Amino acid sequence: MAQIQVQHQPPVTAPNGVAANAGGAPGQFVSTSLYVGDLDQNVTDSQLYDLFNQVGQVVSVRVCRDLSTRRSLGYGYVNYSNPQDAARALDVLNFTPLNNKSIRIMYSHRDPSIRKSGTGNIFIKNLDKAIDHKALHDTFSSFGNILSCKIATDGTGQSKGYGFVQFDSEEAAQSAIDKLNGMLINDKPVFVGHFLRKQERDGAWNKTKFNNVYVKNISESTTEDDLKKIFGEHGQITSVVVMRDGDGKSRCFGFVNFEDPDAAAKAVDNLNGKKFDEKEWYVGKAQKKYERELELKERFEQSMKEASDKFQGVNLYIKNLDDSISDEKLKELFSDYGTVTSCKVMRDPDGNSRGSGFVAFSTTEEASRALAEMNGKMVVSKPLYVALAQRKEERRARLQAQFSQMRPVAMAPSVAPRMPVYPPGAPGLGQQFLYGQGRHLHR
DNA sequence: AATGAGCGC
Repeated sequence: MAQIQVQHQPPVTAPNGVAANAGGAPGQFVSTSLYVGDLDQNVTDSQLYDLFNQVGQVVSVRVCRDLSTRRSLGYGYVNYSNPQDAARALDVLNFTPLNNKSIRIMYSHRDPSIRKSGTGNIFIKNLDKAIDHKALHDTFSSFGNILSCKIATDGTGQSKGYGFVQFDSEEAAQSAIDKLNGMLINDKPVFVGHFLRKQERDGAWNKTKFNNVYVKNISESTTEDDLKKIFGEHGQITSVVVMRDGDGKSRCFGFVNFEDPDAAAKAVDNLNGKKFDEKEWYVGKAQKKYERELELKERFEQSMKEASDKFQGVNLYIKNLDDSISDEKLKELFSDYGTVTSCKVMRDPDGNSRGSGFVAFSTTEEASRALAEMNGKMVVSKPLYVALAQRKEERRARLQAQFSQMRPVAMAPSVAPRMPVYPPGAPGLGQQFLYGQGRHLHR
C-alpha cells in the first residue's frame, strides 16, 4: 500500500523549501510537508493536530484563513519531523472524515505550475455510487503515482458518480485511460478520459461539421462575386451573401454556404486572418443567433468578473455625498491618500447626483487609509459615508441576510391576501413595505 | 448526465 519510498538518509532541502527528491522512485516526492484540502469550514488547527499526531510526530499545523475575516480557506498544512511520518500520514489518513467531510491530503507543493498545467489529470464517470475516494484511489494507483484523487459528492457526502484522479505524469494517466476506459467496475462500464475544462469541451463541440461560413471585416467594395471567387477555390458553394443596409451599402460582413462541410472547414483554415484590400478577414463557422448571443454573454460576464476582481479591495463606495460634488471634486477629495485610478458620482437620468459614488485607488493600502481617514468626514454639508465597495453578489447576499433577519417582523398572515388591503387611514406605507418584502422573499 | 480544487509562516 505504501508507495512512498522510505528515506534512510536525511532529506536534502531544495531552495524552495521543499525537500528534494533524493532517492525516491522517479517522480515521487520526499517531503515532510503535507497540504490538507477539502476541509470543512469549521475544522480547527487543533483538530488537524489531534488527527495527524496519531500517526507521527507533528511539528506544526495550520488551517489557512482569510486575513481579515478569519474564515477558513478550506485547506491547511501539516508538517512532520520526518518524511516517513508524512508518507504514512498521507497513506493512512487520506480521505478521513473531519466534521463529516473527507479531507484530501497531498504533498505540499508551493510551485503551482503542475496544478495549473493539468498534466496527468483524468476524469472518470458512470461510477457506481458505492465507489468512494479510497476505492477510486486503489483502483487507479496501479498505473502510477497519484497526486490527488476524489469522488464528486453532494452535501451529504453521497457520490455523484464521477471523480478525478491527478497522476504525476502524463504516461500514467494515458495508461490508466487505455486500460480502464469502458471497463466494468461493479458491473458498470466506466468512462475514463483526460480531464477537460469546460471551454476545451466546448471547443470539441465547435469542431462539429458545418456548411455555413461567416466572414467579417471585408472591405465595403467587396461583392458577392468577389466572395464566390475567393471561397469557391475551396469547394462547391451553394449560396453567398454580403449583408447590406437599407441603402445597399455593405455592412462589411457576409455568409458563404458550402455544399461540403469539409470544404467549409478548409475555407476557414485557409482564409481566416488573410488580408484582402488591406483588410484582415475574420473567417469562421457561422453561428446561430442564440450561439452568438450566448458567446457574447459569456464574454461579457467574464470581463465583468475580471473588472470586479481588479477592483477587489481598492474600490471605495461613498454615500451621503453633497449634491454639489462632481467627479473631479470627488477625486480631489480623495487624492491625498494615493493614486485615484477611477472616480464616479452616480447620477439619475436627469443628471442629478444620487449622493453616492465610487473611488478606486491603485493599491489596497491606499484604499484602506482613505477609508479610515475619510469616513465620517464633513464635506460641504454632511458627513461622508465611506466603505469598501462590495461586489454585486456580496451585496445581494448581505441584503438577503438582512431580509431574513426582518422576516419574523415582516411575517405575512398565514393566508396572505393577494393584494395588500389597507384599512382606511392605516399607515399604508408600512404595510406595503412589509408585504412587499414578503413577496420578494418567496419570488 | 456529470469535467474540482489548488499551497503558508
